[in-house]
Amino acid sequence: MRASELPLFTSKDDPSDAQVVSHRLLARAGYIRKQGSGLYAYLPFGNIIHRKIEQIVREEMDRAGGVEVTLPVITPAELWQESGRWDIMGKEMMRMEDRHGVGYALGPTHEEAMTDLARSYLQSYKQLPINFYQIGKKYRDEIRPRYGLVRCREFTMKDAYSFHTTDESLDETYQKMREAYRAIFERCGLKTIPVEADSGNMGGSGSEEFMVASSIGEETLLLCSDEKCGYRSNQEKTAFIENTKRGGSTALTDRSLSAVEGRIEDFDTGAAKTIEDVAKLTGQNPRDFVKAVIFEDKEHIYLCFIPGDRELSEIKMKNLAGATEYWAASEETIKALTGAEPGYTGPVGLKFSDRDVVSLNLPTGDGKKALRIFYDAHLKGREGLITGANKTSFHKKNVAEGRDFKVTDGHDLVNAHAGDLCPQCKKAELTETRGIEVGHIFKLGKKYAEKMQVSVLDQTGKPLTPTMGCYGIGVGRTMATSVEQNHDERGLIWPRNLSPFMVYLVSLVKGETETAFVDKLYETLQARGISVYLDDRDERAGVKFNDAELVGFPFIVTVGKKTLESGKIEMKLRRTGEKLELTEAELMEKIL
RNA sequence: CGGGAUGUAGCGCAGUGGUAGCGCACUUGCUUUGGGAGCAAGGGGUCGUUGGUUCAAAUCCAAUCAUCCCGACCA
Repeated sequence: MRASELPLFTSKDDPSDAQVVSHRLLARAGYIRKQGSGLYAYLPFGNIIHRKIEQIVREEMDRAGGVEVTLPVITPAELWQESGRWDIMGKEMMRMEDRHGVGYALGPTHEEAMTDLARSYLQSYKQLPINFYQIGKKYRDEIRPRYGLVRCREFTMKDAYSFHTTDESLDETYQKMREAYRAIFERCGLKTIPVEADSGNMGGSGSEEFMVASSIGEETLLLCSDEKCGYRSNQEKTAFIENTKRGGSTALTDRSLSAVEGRIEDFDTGAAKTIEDVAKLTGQNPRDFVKAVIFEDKEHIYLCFIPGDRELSEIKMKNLAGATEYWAASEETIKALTGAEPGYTGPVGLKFSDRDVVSLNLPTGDGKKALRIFYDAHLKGREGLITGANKTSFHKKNVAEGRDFKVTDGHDLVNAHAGDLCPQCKKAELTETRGIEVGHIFKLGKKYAEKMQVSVLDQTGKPLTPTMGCYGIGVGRTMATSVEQNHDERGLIWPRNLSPFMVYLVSLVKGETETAFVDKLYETLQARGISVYLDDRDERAGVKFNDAELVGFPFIVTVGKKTLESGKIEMKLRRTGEKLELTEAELMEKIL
């Protein structure tokens, strides 16, 4: 292509709202343009890259036995109601009605739609396993679109859904998808870290995310420092094992409760509510506190007690409680629950027990919410604790678990961090890094197949509910993360497999014979299967060189008066900046 | 939805009450031509929207919309 046919959309200034390098460079180099919050137009070069990523995904999915289909973006509410997600998906799902008042959603994901397709088609175990996939637009009304293509409200996703008669068969496809994903990201020139993940509201068991390490990553990953162990997981999922070498343990390991010293007593802490403040007051370690974290939803109050030096994992809490839309408890709720101002909640002397109904003075509804109390298992056996006294301005000290309150079924409720023990080898410490999720594979199980009544006949003629897997890749996000990993101060640096063109041909010549030389080189390169972008604009050399570096194709070839005289063609490697003077034959060889 | 900020020409920005400006980009001409050229002449804005205060509003006030940043969602 020539610049006269396929124009550049480069700009000298960064858009004022671009925060991250991928957004800044993609916008400045004319690959994308924002049209609204989380909504992006793909300009010609951006469109080519998007298509190339799609093609790589398609090839690897086909190789792994996937079957491509295309589902409507607009999904009937009926299907969501059938699975029970019409309510669960909440505000994130863009909803609409047609002229008859029938409800629809712009598909944020397609489990329901694909399961519906599958049930109409699947009759027999002989048709299984099958792995349907599509590459199409998804819509999510994100709370906060961010970071350009990393977090959009409209984005292209490859989503695949597999159906199986047995867990073994699901596992086989799951492993195939794992391999396909590795191949896809490798071809895209991305270094990914596969990690164990939480399966969110998709339901199901096994789940792995493909992460790209990046400082703008919105995920925290925990990696075992022992490479032989190789444990890697998303913090949402990482089981917390305290490293006793680091924190002094007060756990009752060798002693019985009768040996616990010190009487429990209230003491006045005045305005000091936070653990930090009270710790300063008493000189005790935050670890010796019990932290209370309180959430509520429409029907419940969730009261969680955790070690004072840790933060609650909302994901773990959510999974445990089964809450979908919840929020931090209001001051009124906390007062009704504890009889005290917020900041003084503790497990001892609480008026309510787990599953009690708490009466609240609410403007709507009957004002009653069921209380759920959860304890973090790490509180088990601790003594000498400081807790809220459920009395404004007072805390309790010398609190002992087992004597003053009891952790019945304890749960893992807190986030693991760097320095904690690896849950797999239980020896090495964990390290932390930030990551962007570019792909995710799940074992979904039978949740959707059951709710939507998918059934095939097995060998004996009995109905069987298939088990499912689902596998997603964000196409635009893959593009953005590739830029995050491949750029310099001058602009983009595309890996060969993604670059819109292999060669940026800078023509600095005028005159018929000279132009003919450039045209011939342009033709020759293309005849050898090398894609070339010929900058034939009437611009000065500096403008062309700068644009060539900004748009970031792997090879920048320059033809000017000097090179014509010497018979040597100048080539610059975009990634290294290395400059070469080559004959035409050497040039071809170098590029191919 | 809570907290903070911004909205003025295609892009980046200045403009604290007296009828709107700079740089880049764009158009035309001349010169220049291997790292974002120079000179000259041009075109382009109901200052996000609505209402208010005022003799007078981009500027002050109110509402509203949009965008961005910090916290809760996910590819």
